[in-house]
Amino acid sequence: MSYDQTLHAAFVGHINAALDALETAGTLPAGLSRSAVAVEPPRDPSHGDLATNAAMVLAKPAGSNPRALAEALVAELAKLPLVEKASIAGPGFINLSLSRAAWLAELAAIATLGDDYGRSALGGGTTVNVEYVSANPTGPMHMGHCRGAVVGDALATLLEYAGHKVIREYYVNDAGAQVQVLARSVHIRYREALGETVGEIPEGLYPGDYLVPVGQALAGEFGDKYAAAPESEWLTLFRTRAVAAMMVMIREDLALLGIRHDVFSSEAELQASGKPDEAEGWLRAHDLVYDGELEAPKGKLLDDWEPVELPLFRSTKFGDDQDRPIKKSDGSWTYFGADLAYHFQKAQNADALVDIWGADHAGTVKRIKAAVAALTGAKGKETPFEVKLVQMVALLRNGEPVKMSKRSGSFVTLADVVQEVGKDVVRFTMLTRKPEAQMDFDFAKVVEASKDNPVFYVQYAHARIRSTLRKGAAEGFAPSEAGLDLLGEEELALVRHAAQFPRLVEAAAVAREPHRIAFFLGELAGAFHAYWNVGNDRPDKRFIVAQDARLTGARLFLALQIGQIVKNGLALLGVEAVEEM
RNA sequence: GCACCCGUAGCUCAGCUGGAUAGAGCAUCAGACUACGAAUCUGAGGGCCGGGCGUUCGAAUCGCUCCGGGUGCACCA
Repeated sequence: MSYDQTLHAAFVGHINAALDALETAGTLPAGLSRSAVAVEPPRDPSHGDLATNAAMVLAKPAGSNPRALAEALVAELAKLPLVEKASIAGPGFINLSLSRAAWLAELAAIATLGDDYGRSALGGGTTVNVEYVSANPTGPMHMGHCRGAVVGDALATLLEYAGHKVIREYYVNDAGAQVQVLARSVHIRYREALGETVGEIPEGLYPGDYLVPVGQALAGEFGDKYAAAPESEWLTLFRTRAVAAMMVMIREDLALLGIRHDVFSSEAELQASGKPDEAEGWLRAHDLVYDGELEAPKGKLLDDWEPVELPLFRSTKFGDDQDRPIKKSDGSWTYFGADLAYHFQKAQNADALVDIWGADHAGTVKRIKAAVAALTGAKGKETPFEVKLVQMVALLRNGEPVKMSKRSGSFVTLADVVQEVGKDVVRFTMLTRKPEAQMDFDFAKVVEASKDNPVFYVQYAHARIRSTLRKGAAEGFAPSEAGLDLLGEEELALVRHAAQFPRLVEAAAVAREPHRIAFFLGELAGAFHAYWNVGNDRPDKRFIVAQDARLTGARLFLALQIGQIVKNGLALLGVEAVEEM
């Protein structure tokens, strides 16, 4: 059995085959697009196990009416051995009730596929480049970077699981003004390391003492060679060394979250390689870059505003509000000018691009999308490109905002938070909200051991399952398929729930929304705990029924597979499935 | 002024590329609780899905418009 033959996938195939049969019979015109045909479980379980809107969607283009089409389709589908009942409901829904055997077979399929149950071939091996984090290399990671890091990483894993090749990429902004400031800040620490009294770090430079060791290393290597030298002699060197040191630190911080990128792309190298110049040349040749006057900023008055002529990219041609400069008046590249070339470079090695950005960069989405459309569209096929905006996280402690001061450099670092609450808690919590919604992160609440805390609740479900299996083993019971026929309606409901996982993976991957996995796990855990609680009052509903080895084996088998799904889902989120709490 | 995001139960949020009677947790109310892991459980009430118009067999979902909140608007990244 291969992973694309789960129950749901099989029925998508069955319904397509039924439609083919109708085409052959002449009931349905050939060649209609089936992209709108959905196969999904009905919201109301009393309607059956699966429903399809095929008749409603195809009736119009077929020039038929939904009812007639549905009847023909039902006649086909009723022939399937696993279909117990096929009926027409409402405006033309087709509801299918599947036999017990279908769900028991699916339960067995989970066991067979194990970690691969849910894996999909949907992506068809196409390559998606996911760029995330890309924090400025000017200091350690702080909580402002955390959500994008987790969302990007979980998305990358999800896309892999859904059949894509994934490139996890980090763009190192090592060419702009920020890293020059970094270099100057390091120079002060360098002089300090040489014994000079530097006093307070001047306003506008980075005061954090994480730069102290960088200064010390430079002092050790170069002595006082650059202590009194003019900036032009040391700036590039110090910048390079400082950025390298910062990147080591950032990688360590990311590793704490279990994040590792495949590719780190340097903006400085990109510029040195002439890529932005190439892009500019091409764009000029196609009249997409011209020398023009920058519009005055709207909505706020600037005293020192002066009209200036700059090379502008015609982003308005692609839906932006105004044309954007690709170079500054001193001739150097703007961030956008380089970024545009960078995205073109990424597009050459991938079939689709995804960027994860902080919401504070929302204003620049249009221009970069315009640039990708311009640069990749000219070759006939525009590279699909999405920017996912991640909203800021408010840090709280028992409901009180955690104070942070940027000026003093006292921000809450990612490392501190991971150390306090743990990697799994940070990762899961960041995925319990859709990314574009703001969220609170309360140190007290995220570690709470209660039902209100989804992190705990999901892990507890897994731990409880493992614990039950251990207990069963201690009493001489092992999971077994032998007695699966003994499972009742409540147990099958659990199987139906868990069996949604493959479908959910695909939907989440297509939507690029890993948080859906987290919500699914919360619901599955809830269903499991609810089933468990039935056993509190009714010993015959417990997993371990000492006097009935066959039933116990079957129940433990069920538990084992539910645990497998929880584990698979957690793996997508990068969260460990624990054996005990 | 413009752009983007958000607006769903008292609160925090889901709602699966438009589907059948809009869901969950918390809070509230009424009950249960000597335990395979009670790190609780069962049930109830609670909604013009911000308003309006439109597209559609069908709208919380798509389009237009208004209202309300957030964010961003030179060569900064």
